[in-house]
Amino acid sequence: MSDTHPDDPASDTDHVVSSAAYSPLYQQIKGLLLQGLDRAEWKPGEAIPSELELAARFQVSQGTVRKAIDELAAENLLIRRQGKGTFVATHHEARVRFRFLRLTSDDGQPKMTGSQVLDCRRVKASADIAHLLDLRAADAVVNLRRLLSFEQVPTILDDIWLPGAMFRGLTADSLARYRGPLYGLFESEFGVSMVRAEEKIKAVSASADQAKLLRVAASSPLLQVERVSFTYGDRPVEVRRGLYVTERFHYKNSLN
Amino acid sequence: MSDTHPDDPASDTDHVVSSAAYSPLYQQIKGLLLQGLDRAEWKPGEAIPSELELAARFQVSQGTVRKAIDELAAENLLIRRQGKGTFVATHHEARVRFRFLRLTSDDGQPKMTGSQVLDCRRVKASADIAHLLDLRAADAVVNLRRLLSFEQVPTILDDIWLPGAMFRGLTADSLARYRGPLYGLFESEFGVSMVRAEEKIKAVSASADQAKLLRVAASSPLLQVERVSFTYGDRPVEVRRGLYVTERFHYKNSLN
DNA sequence: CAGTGGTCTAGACCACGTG
DNA sequence: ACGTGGTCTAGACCACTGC
Repeated sequence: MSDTHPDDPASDTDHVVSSAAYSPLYQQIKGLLLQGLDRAEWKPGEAIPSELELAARFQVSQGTVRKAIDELAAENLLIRRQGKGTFVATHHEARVRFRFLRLTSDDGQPKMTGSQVLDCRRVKASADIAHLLDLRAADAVVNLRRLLSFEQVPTILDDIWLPGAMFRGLTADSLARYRGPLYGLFESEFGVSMVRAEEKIKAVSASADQAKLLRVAASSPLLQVERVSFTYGDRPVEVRRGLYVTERFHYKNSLN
Repeated sequence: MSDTHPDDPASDTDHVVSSAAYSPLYQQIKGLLLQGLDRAEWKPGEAIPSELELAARFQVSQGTVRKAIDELAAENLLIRRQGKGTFVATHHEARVRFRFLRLTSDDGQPKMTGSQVLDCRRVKASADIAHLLDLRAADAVVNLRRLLSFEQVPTILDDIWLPGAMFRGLTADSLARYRGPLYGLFESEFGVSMVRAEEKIKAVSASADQAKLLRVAASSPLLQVERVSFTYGDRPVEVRRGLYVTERFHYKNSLN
């Protein structure tokens, strides 16, 4: 970064970086901050150094650091709090819990949630799961199945795959003891921050098994949501296939 | 706005605006730009004045105008083009056509689309539609039904309601003659820019009628997408209930 | 070459949170 | 009172576009 930065802004017009692979200073700073986040230099929920401190460290102006942080804040990787500092986003805070869950009750009232783990075991990845997770076929993955309920009504049946290497001590037991969002657990127990996700949604008919678990009639229409979640650097770390009962709930989305 | 702006930035510390309803200068500029867009001072596809010109007009620095435009660009109301200017977003350009359509083919290939208008007539608004459109019950609305096909395969059945007062000469005839996205027509013929939308998605079973039109088996699972679209100032101007066949297509969404 | 948006800096002051 | 992020300004230079 320093090779594109004039040490004295008034003294040189002869740096020749422009043509090949030019990248603005603030993008380079953003990259450095991303590295810091990725290697957990600052952990979720913690504050990163102040803008002035970062500016001094990277030898740029506060404005440049500011712009880098602005972008990271827009992507929800950082959260700015006036008067307090800038914090690493976390899945633990009330404000952002279930940040990725778009299912909302039709009446708009928040509901009590409960999670029941049906199954959790280590298996060899199928070809399609391996591909989505950027693994080799037959690499170890953790397969987790669970049922989420709202006000005791079973509503979401999730089938989840995680890279085995990344989630070593994850067992049905450790899951049963944990309260709160799964992504919070991943964050604090395995140091994996879910940062972004892509979903593909279809309407499907419930199979007999699925209908039984979700307590709906066989071949009822269900929302099928296939999610791939990513950490820093767009590395995929979770595949999740969810089946949602949408009789009294809906998937909410905003288009811009 | 000028009453919160120090004419000479070094000369006054006595302006007393702070406490009551403080709003940053750039937000006020943003508001003024929004007004200009709303009253069609600059039309979709056209360029707005340059940053320096706007700065002079509003008596603020270029940086302040810049920040206002930045936000409008982030909301997709404006589009910046380096070296050319800043343009009002439009639904006509190839880049942003079907900006609000999230349905994608499973194989990722773009498909030929065709639209068939089934019905278009003026009716009294039902209570729920009137409520969603901020109208009085029984106000006039245009009700439009159509079938969208991809590669000749019927895939989306849309039922659309529009405020009657806003869409006077809209008829099945004028629709049949038009090629391109509906929102493009609304924009150029009726001066209504769709800027944002909210969708609620459920899985439902096809009724006999719906199944016939979409050429699927009766009670097949369908994606039901209820959309409310807004213009400038968050004024609702369209309600749309779509039924999507998701056998070879899916609804694509990104979570941040 | 002129005009547009894009980057970068430096410095002043404001609003907010905490001690 | 102090430190944090938030706003605002002024000015320089860079990158892209079109004449």
